[in-house]
Order: sequence, then structure tokens, then C-alpha cells
Amino acid sequence: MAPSEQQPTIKEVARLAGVAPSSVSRALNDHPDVSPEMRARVMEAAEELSYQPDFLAQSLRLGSTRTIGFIVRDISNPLFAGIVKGAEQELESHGYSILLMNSLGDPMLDAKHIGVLRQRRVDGFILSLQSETNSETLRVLKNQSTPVVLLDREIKGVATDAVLFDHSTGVAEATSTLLKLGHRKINFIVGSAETRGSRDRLKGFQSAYAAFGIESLDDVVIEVGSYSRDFGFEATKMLLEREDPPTAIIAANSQIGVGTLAALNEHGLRHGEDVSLIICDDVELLRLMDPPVSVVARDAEKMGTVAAELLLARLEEPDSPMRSVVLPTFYVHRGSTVAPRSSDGRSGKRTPTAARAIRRS
Amino acid sequence: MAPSEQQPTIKEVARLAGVAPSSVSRALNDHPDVSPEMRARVMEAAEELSYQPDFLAQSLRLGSTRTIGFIVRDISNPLFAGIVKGAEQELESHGYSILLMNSLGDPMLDAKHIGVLRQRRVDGFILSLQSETNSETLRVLKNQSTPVVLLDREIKGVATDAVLFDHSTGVAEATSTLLKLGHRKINFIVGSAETRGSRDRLKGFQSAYAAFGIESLDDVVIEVGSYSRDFGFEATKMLLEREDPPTAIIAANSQIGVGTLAALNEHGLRHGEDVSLIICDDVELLRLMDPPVSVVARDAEKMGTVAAELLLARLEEPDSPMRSVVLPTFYVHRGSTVAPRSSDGRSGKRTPTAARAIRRS
DNA sequence: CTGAAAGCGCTTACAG
DNA sequence: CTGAAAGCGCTTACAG
Repeated sequence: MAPSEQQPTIKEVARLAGVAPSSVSRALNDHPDVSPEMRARVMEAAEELSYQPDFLAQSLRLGSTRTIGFIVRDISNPLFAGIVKGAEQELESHGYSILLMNSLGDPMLDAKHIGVLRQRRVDGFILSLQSETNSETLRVLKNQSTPVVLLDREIKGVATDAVLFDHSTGVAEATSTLLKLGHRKINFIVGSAETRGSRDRLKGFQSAYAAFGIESLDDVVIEVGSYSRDFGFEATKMLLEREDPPTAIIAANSQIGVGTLAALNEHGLRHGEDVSLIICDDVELLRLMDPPVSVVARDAEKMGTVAAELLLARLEEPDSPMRSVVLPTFYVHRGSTVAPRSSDGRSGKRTPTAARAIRRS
Repeated sequence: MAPSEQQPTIKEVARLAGVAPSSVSRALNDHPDVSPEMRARVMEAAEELSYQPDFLAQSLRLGSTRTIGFIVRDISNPLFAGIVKGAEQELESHGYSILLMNSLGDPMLDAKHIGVLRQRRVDGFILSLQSETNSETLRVLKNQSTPVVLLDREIKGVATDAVLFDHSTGVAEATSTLLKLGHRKINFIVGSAETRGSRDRLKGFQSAYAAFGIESLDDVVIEVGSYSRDFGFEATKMLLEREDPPTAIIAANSQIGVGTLAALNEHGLRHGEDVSLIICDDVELLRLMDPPVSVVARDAEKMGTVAAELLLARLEEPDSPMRSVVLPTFYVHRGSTVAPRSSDGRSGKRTPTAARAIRRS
């Protein structure tokens, strides 16, 4: 069979079956008032032409595209890839498809992309926004009534469903583990504190300190511009060159963590030996490093699945109360978390000679 | 401003401007025969209502959705995430959006998803298919005339544009490096040989052997069911338990490679010490392992960009000759590639006691 | 240069 | 139960 030049339309099916287009539509859409004979004739003709209704025309007529706009910061980040995968599976099983766009670290692109997707008449949005405060994004979000599920973001003034991670608990576990091991010079490298994830992680970090009776956290939290490898790298280098370098580092996500590992490497230091290390987000390779890297784990796909469920429920019942689902995070202890060199809790005062030598070479 | 209940339509703009809808359309679409006054009045009214034409209605009318169907095997695989990212950026800058679907290792889903996307009237496809031979996929592909760009696949009987990786060269470099170092027991763990990627990698592997004057490759190539971590893990375990275990392993992609690392780990063996290791596909963490893992690198985003360019060109000129673009791969030498334990080329005959002990504990 | 009409491919009240 | 008509929101020949 040669490729058909054109997709057959409902008219052609109607002509072949010898009935009206409206009857074809009713028969195919299981309308109750259709005689068995009509149904049979239509089915046969539709089969014969392998007719598929034009989704576009249906969308225009029905006012629903069964399409969800999904904006992520960067699909090449495994976290977002996992979320998208989870959401796609759930949505697909309900006849919805995903239009995917990347905002690539530019908050202005969030607003722009929302506009593009709105023009494409998506039925809903799942948004992993860059910023919670960008005024342009807020304006665009407020000026539209399409359902939105926010991922790990809370935006005041915009009522939406949301899926959030409980970063706090996992980071608190991680931090208190380090404190119990005797670490007193822990640095926490976090992305921009503008976002919920950062704030929540900080909360966990601070609560662990508070539970330990330590209140002041000067110079302990290192806020870098964004959750990127390069910022993690630079921040770590800066920390290692301090008079009083950390005995432990917590990296607030895997990009930063990779940067931290690279910086340790460059300084000739070993994680889990010279410096304890905990990275937020699990990646199998972290488990295979020597020693394996402790992590604060979370389930990305689950976030996607839940987001899709919330959105589907919202499309069913637009006026039901908004919901926020909080997913857990948990600390996974591995070999990179050890007692500091001198277990009295003060800095091990290790000689940086080896590191220097390597860096000079 | 409260969220508008409805998007304004062209009729409302026409009413506000006091002109006909057709004039609004012409003014907004830069039709030449529009008076300056008309243009101004329309622009003002459109601005006032912040009118955006309904993309759906335009699509139906114009017969083009400016939407590309993108099917990947698994978006959570960083390789595909990178490809999608590259393609999305290129397409977006030309006003196209991506409908993304995952086939999740099920070749039947490829065919089904192509159908779904066709019904959604995508203007073109970028396909990272599961199988080159699945009859259902082939049937669906042949029965449609929408432009397709295939990623790293060659399907006989279906004329399409394609972007391919030259896996062969990179693997040949890797293999001959191992051979030159004295390895004679190299195992190559590859996914299903049904796909071009596997065939091309094998070609490189064999050509390196041939250049070395070795022809017979019995028991050297290990074909596993698919490019998955678990298959890599099982295959490696099996190899390590052979009478005559390999002194070097090449893993045909990063999933398999992770499985290989995990299996080495379980056997208490170290890569780059007990067994040389080269993994096809680069991931930054591989560079940070101890020792860093050698890889055969390729540029995923580039594949996406090129695929988008080919597709856009095809949409411009449907009848131009089909093109295949081949992207390079190259071997990156790192610490995991070393001479075998006994450098005469025969197996180091290491005692597996340590490994056994660990596995029993 | 402008407007009224037709039509993209559907679905659904509305008659009968 | 079935068909003719209207309409979703656009664009584009076609008149004028």
C-alpha cells in the first residue's frame, strides 16, 4: 500500500457508508441514539479507509486539546528527565500528550513559553519554574485560567495545585549525622535562596544545628548563583582555600555535587577521607564511587506521576479545592560520610601540601 | 487585571476596531494590501485586548501545526535528554514545538505513538526508534508521508533523513588502544545487535582486531538483550566468573557501563587496576571516579540540533534529496585504560579470593 | 484597499 | 434514529 496522500476525512467515510457525516460522528463516538445497522456500516467504512478523526478539528470544536504544556528548566538534568518521564506515562494513559519546553535558566523564557503554550491552547500546565518571584512570570500566570501544577515552587497570589519535596527532613538527617560524627565545620552549598527547594533545605540544615544547640551559622551556608556544576566547583574551591576549610560539605543538588567532587579532585583531596561529602539527589554512579557518596534521595518520576494525577483531577473537577502533595526525601548513608580527621570536632588541620603540589603541577 | 475568562477572538478585535475579521487577519499577518490606517486601528485593538490568534484554528486552516512529534526510547536516559534539548532549542527558535513521547523499550509503542502523533497532525517526526525491524513500526512508517528524521537508525525501504553517529571510529580507537597495551582478552558488551549502533560499534571493534592481525573473535563479543544497566551487570558477572576472565571490558553505552562498574564492585575488583574499562558515552562523574573512566564520547545535543535542522529543511523543501549526517565519536583516554596485570598479553591469572570473600560476606 | 463568503474537519443541538 | 445546519476561530480567494 502506497502512503496515502491525504488522511481520509469524515466526509469520505460518510460517502462510503452512504450516510451523513453527523451520523458517522455519532457512531464513532458511541452516541446512544445510533442503530446497530448504522454503527456497523460506519465502522466498516471507517475501517476500510483506516479513518482517524482529525485531532485538531476535534480540539477546535470541543475546546480541549488533551495537551499539557510542560516547562522544565533543563531536560538534560536527570531530575527533570525523570519527572517528565513519570508525568508522560501517566498523561499518555489518559489520552493526553506533552508539549515540552526548556527555559534553560532564563526566567524570562518561562513567561514567554507559557504564552506560547497558551496560544497552543494546552488544557493545563506542569511547570518547573526558574523563579518564584519573576514579575513577568507572575503576571502571565495570574492573567490566565488554565490549570497549573507547580513543581517544588510556591507562588503567593497564584492558587495552584503543587507537588513539593520535603527537602528539609532529608537534609536535616544528613546534617545531624555529620554533627553526631563530630563535624563542626560543615558547609552547605546551595543554589539561589530564591526558591522553595533552597529555603526548605536550609530549614532542614538549620533545624539540625538547632537541635544540636548551635545557633549561629556564620559562613556556613554558601549560597551560589544557581544549581550548576560550575557554581558548585567555584564555591568548593573557595571553601577549600579558606583558612579554616570544611571537614564536611553538603551539596544541594547533583550538579553542585559534581562540581564539588571536581574541586576536591583538583585539590588532591578525597571525599570520605579528607572531607566528608553528602550530595542531594541520587545517581547510581555516586554509589559506585570510591568510597560511595552519601546522598539525600528523592523520587523524581513519582513527582511527575503525582503532578499528572493532580492535573487530571483538576481537569475533571475544576472547582475542587487546591491540593499540595509533599513527597519525602531521605538521607542515604554511605562511605563518604565519616568522622572528621581529628574526631574532637575541630578541624583536622591537615597539611595542604599534597593538594598544592598537584595544583601547581 | 483579573484572569480573562476567555481568550479574545478575532471577531472581538474586529468589533473593537470597527472593521471586518478578514481585515484584522490581513493586518496581523502583514498582508501587503493593508492601508496604514487599517493596520494602526487593528494593532491598537489587538493590543488593547492582548489578542493572540488561536494556534489551533490557524493550524486547521493552514494545514500545519508547527508541531514535531518526538519519540525517544527513554527521556530519563541522559543521551536522549541531551538530544531532545538540542532539538527543542533549534525547533523553538523557528516557532515549532515538540510533542514528546517515550516508548520505554516496547517496540509496539513506537508504532502506536506514531499513530497518536499523526492524528495530532504533527508536521514532522524525529524518531529514536527501538527497533529497525519491527514490522508494525515499518508498516506505520511506510503508510504515511509526514517527514521523518531517524536518529541512529537505518531502515531499508523507508526513505528518510537521518542523523547517525560514527560509533565505529571511536570504538576502533578504544579497542586498538587496549590491544596495543597488550590486552588479548577484551570483552565487548553490546546491546541487541539488531540496531545500527550495535552493528557500527562491532564493526569498529572488529576492524581494530583485524588491523592487529587477529581474526577470530569467539566469545569476545557479548551481546545482551538491551542497553540496560541490569543486562550490563549480569553480562559482566558472567564474564568475571569465566575460567578465563577478561583483562579489559568495553561497555557499549553508559547504562551497560554502570552495570559493569557495579559488577566489578561486587566482585571486589577495581577498574583500571584489575580490569581495564572503557565505556561508550561520557558522563562527568565517570571522569571523577578513581581512576577516571575512559570513554568513547559523542555529542548528544548536536544530534538533536542537526536532526531539527534536517527536519526544518525538509519542511521547506519536501522534494529535496534525502540526507544522512554522520556525527563523530572519539576515544577519550583516562586512567581506567592500563596494561593488563601481566603485560605479556596473557591473562594476569589473578586469584579471585578477595572477590569471593566479599561476595560471600 | 476592504468586506462577505467559503471552508479547514469536526460535533451537536435542532428538526423531522 | 437520521440528516441538514450551525459553528469552533481562523485565512484567503473573490467581488467590489
